[in-house]
Amino acid sequence: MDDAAMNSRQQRMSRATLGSSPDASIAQSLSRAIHEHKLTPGLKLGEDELAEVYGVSRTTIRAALRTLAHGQLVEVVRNRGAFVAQPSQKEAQEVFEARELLEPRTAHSAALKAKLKDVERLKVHIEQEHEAMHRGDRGHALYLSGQLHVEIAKIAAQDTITSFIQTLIARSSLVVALYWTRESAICEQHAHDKLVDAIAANDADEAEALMRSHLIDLHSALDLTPPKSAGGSLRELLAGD
Amino acid sequence: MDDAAMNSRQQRMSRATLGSSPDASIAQSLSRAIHEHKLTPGLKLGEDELAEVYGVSRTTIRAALRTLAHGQLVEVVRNRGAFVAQPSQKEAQEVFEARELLEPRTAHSAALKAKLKDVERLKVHIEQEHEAMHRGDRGHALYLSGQLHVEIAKIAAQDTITSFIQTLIARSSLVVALYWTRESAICEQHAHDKLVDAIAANDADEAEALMRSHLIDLHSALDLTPPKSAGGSLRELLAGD
DNA sequence: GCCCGCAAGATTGTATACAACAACGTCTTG
DNA sequence: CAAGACGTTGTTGTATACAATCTTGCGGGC
Repeated sequence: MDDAAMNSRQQRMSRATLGSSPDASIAQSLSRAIHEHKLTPGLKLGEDELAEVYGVSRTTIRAALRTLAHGQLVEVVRNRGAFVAQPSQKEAQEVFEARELLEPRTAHSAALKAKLKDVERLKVHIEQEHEAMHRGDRGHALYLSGQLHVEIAKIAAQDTITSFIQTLIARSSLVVALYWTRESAICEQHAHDKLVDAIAANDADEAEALMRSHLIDLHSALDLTPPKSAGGSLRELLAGD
Repeated sequence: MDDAAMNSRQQRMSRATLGSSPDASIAQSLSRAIHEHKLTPGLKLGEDELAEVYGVSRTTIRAALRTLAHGQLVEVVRNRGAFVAQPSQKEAQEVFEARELLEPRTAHSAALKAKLKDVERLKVHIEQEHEAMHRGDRGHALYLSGQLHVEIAKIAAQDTITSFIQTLIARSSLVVALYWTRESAICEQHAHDKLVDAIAANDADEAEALMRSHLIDLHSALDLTPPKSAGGSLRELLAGD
């Protein structure tokens, strides 16, 4: 049963994403799984286990985990292992503050630079997002929803800031997993539609305003006030007894 | 001569920076060397060589190089190795645009939150910077000069943005190494002095304005206009024949 | 009965060994 | 003599083996 399971697993993903660098492919695979909430915050990512799943050695897994750790998607504790990160309320707050600082400005710039080809890609993206939503694949819809923001940043052609936004989107996914209170995410759909329309029309000011209000809306849907425990902070909760 | 050299080297740095994680210490050591322009852009960082210098195995070196690669201080090419990064003019431009977006706002926030203790640390920092400059240790002065910006960001207590700024400062060091045109950096000294004074006085608007003009001043001291070749673009130059 | 210490198991950290790839020089050939 | 093919050498990529550390369950002592 060992070899059969391993082979099928190894075949299943192999190197779907990139032709080179197995560790990069694995990092991306894990990153996506976290984005889609298949791997939830706090989950332990054992090296041996992952090595068996992906059919590579621990060396490769460690490289992938380290990559993710630098992007703050996983937290590695020395001699303890790697866990899917659990941003605190404070960190969650900071992530959205940073987004509110960077993204409206980026949307503005993107609206100015957007070519037809760019707009087409955005619309395809939204289409896939809608489809995933209707299909009931909430995880994938969530992933695409975040990626739309990255795609907009890419249009602005500021690679440095784009990479920052990419990091923030990734962390946002964890924040949503931990602190999201709203039942449905349909509200976002319309926001994204209007945003892309503004970019398509090269209306920079409108795009900036829409992005800002969209982010504020998302931010307000988070429950960041109570210091609720999320698995590892029992000590703090019981400290008052 | 082998063992003697290796031992002395191993002893010399051992783990001066952090008590744990040899790879983190090595990454920091290399990062600092790059900041101080001891390692210049384009330099090859051979794994075996570094392993011997630090007295560890290639495994550890690879982890450190990967960390630096993620911070964009080194570029790793598959099957070719790691090199100190050589940001293009476009990337250099972007780095400073990003700094001009993030840092003034951060300085504003820092000025509002600065406690006496924080200001003290900044002043010590500046003192060291002046001292290094007078001692003629331009590399160390440069390093401290960048770190002052990081320290200011830390006061603003926005860890997410602070880490972005840290990345930008690191890349700025490479940009300066490649495109700096001004002979002396003394002009910065006064800018830093005034900036810290404004923060000490909790004058947020003044701090923000000073930071903005300081960055513009730095930016203007770079030679980013000519598309001069830096080693690998011969093909482009000869494409017109 | 509860708590502290200790040993066994499991997991991560590091080093070493082998495999794969790229760069370079040499040799052959047109 | 120039251009291309091939073997050599050195470097990186990956896997495996061993060492160090943490966790966990058990037993003795207070």
